[in-house]
Amino acid sequence: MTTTSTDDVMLLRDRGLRVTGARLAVLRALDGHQHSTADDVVRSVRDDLGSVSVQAVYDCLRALSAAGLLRRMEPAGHPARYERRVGDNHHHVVCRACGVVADVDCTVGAAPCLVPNDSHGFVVDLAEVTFWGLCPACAAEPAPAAEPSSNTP
Amino acid sequence: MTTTSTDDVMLLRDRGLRVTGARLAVLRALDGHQHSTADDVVRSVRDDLGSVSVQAVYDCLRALSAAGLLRRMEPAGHPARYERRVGDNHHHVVCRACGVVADVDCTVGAAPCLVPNDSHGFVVDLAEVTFWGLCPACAAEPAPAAEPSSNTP
DNA sequence: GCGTTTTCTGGAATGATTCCAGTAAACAGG
DNA sequence: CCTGTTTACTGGAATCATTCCAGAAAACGC
Repeated sequence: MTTTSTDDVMLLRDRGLRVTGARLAVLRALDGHQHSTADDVVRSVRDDLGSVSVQAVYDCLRALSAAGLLRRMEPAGHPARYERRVGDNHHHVVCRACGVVADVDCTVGAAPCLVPNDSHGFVVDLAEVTFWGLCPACAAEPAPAAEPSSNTP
Repeated sequence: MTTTSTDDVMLLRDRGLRVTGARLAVLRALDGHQHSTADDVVRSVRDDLGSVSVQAVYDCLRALSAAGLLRRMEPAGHPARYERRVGDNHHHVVCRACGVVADVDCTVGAAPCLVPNDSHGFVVDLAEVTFWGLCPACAAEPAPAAEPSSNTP
């Protein structure tokens, strides 16, 4: 089992959340792997604690996201992904081919698009920017079947 | 049945797509209702043609989106929505409470965030901006019915 | 410790979307 | 106009991420 960060315990207490093994393990899992899916987290936590129910993980992810300790992002057509980097204005690049996600710091200063011109009377509280494209690996390979042909055309 | 636009027929031909009743009806359905879900479209097309299979509609939506005649957007936690407004750089506001979607023209000129600072070697081809908040109706009402009024610690 | 409250377990359910095999319709060519 | 090939549509079943449910187990306040 991985080292338990005392900070995480305090972080949970601060938000009025109970400190449970599952929650600490979920936080630990996301320390290691950025942008993990719920399924990834389930596997990590099982490696860590031995066993957890899928629902416990979903519960944790929901509670931690609601408390602002995690950020949840859901690229169209892909399962949701979770990350510990919260509270800053950063965005994401998603690979159309393999679904991999990476962080992107905002181009235009702090929160450029947060005040849209015409928001139709909506009370806007968040601007979410997602870039779509191909990750370096997928951009290099012609076929997605992962065939390392060592030719440079 | 609604008026068949000759333009739609030409639009389909231009992209090398077969002209079918279902496809025309889907295009017509989206003329009337912006940001419709697949389910909305099924209902519209059934009102229009009498009957369609759900899969026919999904097929049409996919073919038309792939051909660039429709744009598909998928707000996290909500079913996908389709619109005919394509080819321009416009974004969306989504209501957290009722899921309603509205168009937003880009604040910063044409395509502000399309060239992120550090894209980790990704070949980016699209920047998608989604604003989250409350629509005028939901912002006015305190609690619709049984909604998560969440925080009272 | 003890009781109350919240969380975890396991199983079943949901909702959007896709897969599949067969039938029907669309277009090209004669 | 008729025919063949290609592509789309039908209906039903399947999939996948996520949620709902009821009971058992753990967490925290006293």
